[in-house]
Amino acid sequence: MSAGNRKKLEEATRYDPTEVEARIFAEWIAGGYFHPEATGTPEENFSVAIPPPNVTGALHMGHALNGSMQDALVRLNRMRGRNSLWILGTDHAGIATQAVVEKALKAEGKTRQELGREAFVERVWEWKAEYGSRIVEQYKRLGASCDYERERFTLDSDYVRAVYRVFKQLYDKGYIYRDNYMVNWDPGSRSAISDLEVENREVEDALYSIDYPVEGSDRVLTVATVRPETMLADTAVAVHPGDERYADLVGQHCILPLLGRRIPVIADDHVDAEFGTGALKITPGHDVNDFEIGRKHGLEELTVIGEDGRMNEAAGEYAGLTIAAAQKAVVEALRAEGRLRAEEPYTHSVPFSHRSGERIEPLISLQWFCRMDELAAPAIEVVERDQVRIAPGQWKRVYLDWMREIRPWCVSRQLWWGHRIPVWYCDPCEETIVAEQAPERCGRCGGELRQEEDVLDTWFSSAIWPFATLGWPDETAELRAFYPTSFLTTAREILFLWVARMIMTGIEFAGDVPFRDVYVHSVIQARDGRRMSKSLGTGIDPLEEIDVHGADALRFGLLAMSSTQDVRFSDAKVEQGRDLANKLWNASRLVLLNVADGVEPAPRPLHVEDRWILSRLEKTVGSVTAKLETYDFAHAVQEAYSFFWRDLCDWYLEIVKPRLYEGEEEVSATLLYALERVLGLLHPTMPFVTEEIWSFHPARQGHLVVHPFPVADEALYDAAAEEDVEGGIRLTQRLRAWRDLAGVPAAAVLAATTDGVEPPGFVARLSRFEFDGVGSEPVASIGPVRVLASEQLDAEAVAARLAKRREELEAEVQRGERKLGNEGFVAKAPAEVVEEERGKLERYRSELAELG
RNA sequence: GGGCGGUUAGCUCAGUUGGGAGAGCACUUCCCUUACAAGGAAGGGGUCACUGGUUCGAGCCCAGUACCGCCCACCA
Repeated sequence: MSAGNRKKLEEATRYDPTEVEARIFAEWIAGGYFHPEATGTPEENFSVAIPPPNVTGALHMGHALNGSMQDALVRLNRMRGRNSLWILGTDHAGIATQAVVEKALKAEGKTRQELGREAFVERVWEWKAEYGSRIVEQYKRLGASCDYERERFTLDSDYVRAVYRVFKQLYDKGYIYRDNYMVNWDPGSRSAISDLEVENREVEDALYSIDYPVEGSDRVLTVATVRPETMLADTAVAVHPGDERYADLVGQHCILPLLGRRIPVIADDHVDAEFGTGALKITPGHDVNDFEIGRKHGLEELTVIGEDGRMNEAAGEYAGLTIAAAQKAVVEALRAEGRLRAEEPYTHSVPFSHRSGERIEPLISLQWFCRMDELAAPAIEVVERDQVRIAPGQWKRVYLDWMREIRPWCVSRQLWWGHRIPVWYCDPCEETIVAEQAPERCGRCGGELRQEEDVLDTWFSSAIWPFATLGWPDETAELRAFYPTSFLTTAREILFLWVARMIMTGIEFAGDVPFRDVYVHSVIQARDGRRMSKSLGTGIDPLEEIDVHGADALRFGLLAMSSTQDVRFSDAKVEQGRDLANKLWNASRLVLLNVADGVEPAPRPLHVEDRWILSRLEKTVGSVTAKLETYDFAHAVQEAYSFFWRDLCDWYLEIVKPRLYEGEEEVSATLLYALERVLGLLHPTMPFVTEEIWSFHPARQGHLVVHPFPVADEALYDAAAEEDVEGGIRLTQRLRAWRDLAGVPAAAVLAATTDGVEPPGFVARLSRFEFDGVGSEPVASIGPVRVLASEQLDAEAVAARLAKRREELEAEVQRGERKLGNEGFVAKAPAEVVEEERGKLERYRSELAELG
């Protein structure tokens, strides 16, 4: 080791991530390790497509967890020598980004309408150029080994080409169509949104009962509604076909209060005769169910609420009012007419826009839709057949259940920022042209063309992410080398929005599933168990955690706390990671500063403890690797932690210190070997600290990031050594505990003998005993050790200690006797279990006998 | 309304095929022993939500109950 390195190691008694991380990351980038060549086959290679974060986004805990998992597997496979590509990019995030820029405009006192479409979109691009790389920089802070040279954006020109190709092909197949249909209208973003972007919330409303007089009779039909203002668009009253109370009224007409319009009484199964009066007002223009019923019965579809969320012309005297004001006015008018029978509080769930947070207004609107049945069928099949494996298992069922009931997807959005739908209209001859590139003129009449104003749902473009990022529709080297990707980690909230759609488009357009494995990870909640959310103020900033504790600490912590169920964010786990990084650093200092010069790392066991640590090391390598491969990250990192801290540091290093200080070559070689393997094993999860320590390792040739990942060497497994050393450890612990309870001063060395069975050599030193038998009468037995009386022993304390031990043993003997006295147990339990129980009882009895 | 998951130490969570309840943090006592005080040693602490059942034996399997959380859903 160079003098400079030696000095650095000697002086730094703590690991300081702040200085290390930026420097190491720059070395990785400079080495080009994250930018694989597009050679080989997908089977030989390893690839992962990052769930593209929003360009407007900042790294949140979900990204950090997701990224830690993906990076662990990408790094593991890269170290195994596989061509490993982690595709990086960002999503244009239509509504979110448009909202951010509109807000900025508002601060300048402008609106997008004033700017006009072209200037506005230009403005969004400027915004993107300035702020859009923020989240990519934040992924670097995490240590994510993405290919930063292949960064993609869903509005890149090549990507747009892929989106248009997909749209056109789906249109040509007849899957994509335009229709007047009921959509979820979001008055906040002034756009339609898909079913998946709607969230239902419990809301307390008033339920109004309104009398609709029956034409030519003095009877009334009383209907219940939470939206009295929509009665202006009522076109029928429905009752259940089997409802005898109203059977004679079906086919007759009601007179709509306030307006005096004649509306028919119809019968439909959808009506629940048990609810309220069993009569339902039908408003096809403003209610999803009523819309369906209306279409079934051929009812007129009236619209009284506009896209601006206000009453429109058709609302007559109510035109221009907000919905709330109109509701109030309608209720007052009904009351005045004596038609309002009741008003009672009513709690029910109401759709809200996931994006703008505003209450959804169901409206009939001319939109583009994509039929899903044909696309879904093969996507169901591949999951049923485990050609795409979804883990944990319950999510496979959730996926299948949803896919089997999939409904048409509204893909158009009334926004400016996004993929403008590649459809052109010719107004004179009413021709509609769908094309991948803008046509010059109308092919039929040669007239001027006008492009569709709407853009596509953001998820339409992310649905093709795994292959569009690799260059599709061109046949690129990247596609050949890296598609299908190897696996996908995701939060369950985008299982339908994104994962399902990628599977459908992958099969349809790229000829194969987009990934073989989907791992649905848990959700990290806020410390108090609430959802982590910006709006609730419950978010925890991963970058702050990195600033304070280091990226490795956060990564370890997140992996350690993740499991199959949702968990609360645990500061303690991040601190555990921080402590582990520090412990790695310090244990490495001990080894690197004290090993004999010129020794090559190699297993060179001399004593039983060497065989023990090598056996434990190799088994840990095998077990941790298996856990990483099966996405059991939490147990993987905790097992590595436990081996390193407990076995290697607490015991092995303490046992071999004297040999190390003497400059023994064998132990030096063994320690360098163990260190090299531990660094490799932990690198996928804690890349920075392991790379930094590796830079001081005498065997270093190149960076750890491409160092071969350790493979468990079964030849070093040694059950006998494990048993011997673990026996010695237990004995040491018992001796120490005895000393503690007997009040022996910590520094005192006690005299003792052993009863023939010599414990491993380290026991005496680590427990501060001398087993040379010099002393007087034995005063206590601890396993094979007879403690001899000496002036350092307080007779009373020893007696008290012995009494306590006797009590413990008597309880154990009783327990054993009770169990073995149970005839059922002896007769039916497996023989080995019974044998084990007998052995234990035997040992307790003999120890008790020794105590007298 | 349907489905899924949870209830284990003070806190956050593990617990493989049913055979003496674990980790990290926190707590108590001792130790600044030249890798690390972000450390070391030794401890205390649990009717595994509740009620039944199966079994020689249940945190684990079965049935039910109570709370908590999530997802899906077109009953006004």
